[in-house]
Amino acid sequence: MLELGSPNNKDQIPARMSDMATINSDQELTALLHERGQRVTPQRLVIHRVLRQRDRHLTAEEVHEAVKHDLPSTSTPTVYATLDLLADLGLIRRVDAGPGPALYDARTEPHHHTICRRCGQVEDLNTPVDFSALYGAARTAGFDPMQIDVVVSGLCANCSAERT
Amino acid sequence: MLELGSPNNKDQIPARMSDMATINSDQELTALLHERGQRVTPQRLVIHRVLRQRDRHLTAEEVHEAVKHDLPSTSTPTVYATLDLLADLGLIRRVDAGPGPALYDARTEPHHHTICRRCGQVEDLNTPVDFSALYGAARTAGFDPMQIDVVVSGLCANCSAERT
DNA sequence: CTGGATGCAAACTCTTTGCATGCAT
DNA sequence: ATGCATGCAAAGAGTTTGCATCCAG
Repeated sequence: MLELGSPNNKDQIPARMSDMATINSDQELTALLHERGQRVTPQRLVIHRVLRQRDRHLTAEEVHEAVKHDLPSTSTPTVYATLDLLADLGLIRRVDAGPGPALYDARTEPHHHTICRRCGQVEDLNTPVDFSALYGAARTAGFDPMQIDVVVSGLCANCSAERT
Repeated sequence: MLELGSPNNKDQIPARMSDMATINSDQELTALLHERGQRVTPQRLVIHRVLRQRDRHLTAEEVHEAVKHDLPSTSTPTVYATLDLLADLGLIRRVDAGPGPALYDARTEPHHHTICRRCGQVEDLNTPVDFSALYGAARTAGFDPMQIDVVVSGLCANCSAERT
């Protein structure tokens, strides 16, 4: 326990920042998986399709529910493994926004998130932010940055109003 | 299950951004807890002291271990409840950096974090970033921002080297 | 004294593992 | 044919809950 740090010790090579790709069809996904030496399975296609078709951020469990509609035998470990794979390949983003389950998002273009501390609601923020100094500082420290995640936490409009 | 969003449904009123305070002694913490109508207990003092005295980010379990040295009977739920309380009061920061346990940090002044995707190591980045546009966008959406967390994920110097 | 804080044990949520089978290449 | 992906069941990590006792105000 407390094995400090083994969040991703698969031998999967994570995506470079430049690998971030927006996928809009099963064909594109198929091509990309092949390019990266990954197998194309019905589960992978359906899971990515679910994320493309929904416009909100989904938990692994929500993905699982939706996927079972098309592919009823799909298992929980497959959903997690596939979400991990797609995130490592840069084809989806994993959003860690505080307590509770991780969220997954097919929008790979840079954007940020707000999370409400009371109700947990997560929303997108599309405002661009200049991170060049931050990337520079990371690289100076020998760190090879792949992705940057910004979470603005606070109170959403509803919860803010309820609080008087 | 999947009760979408109840990360913090205590009636604790979260800190305003301006409430962020750097505490350097038990006296200061005592005064601040009193000011905010909170009780001062030995557990709360020791838990905050542990976070002040260590220079890295600590998990709840690491805090618990350290606290037991001074206050052997301290329980796990108390550690979690106290870390939550201190974070809600703006006296410590909770850092959610991907999978694995949450980290807690006595440094409340704005700073950012890098997390290595392979080994999970978390480090500080002190480079300032201009978030005014982001805050503006959040407020325009009716969101009341309290804190902003930036996580740069990628490969740390060691893991980057090992990968060839 | 009185309500919030604590300790204990157990439950709960989210995610991963081990192993046998199946299917993409 | 080969070996990675899948499904199943079970275990694991991290955190929370319920309830009785305790102590700060």
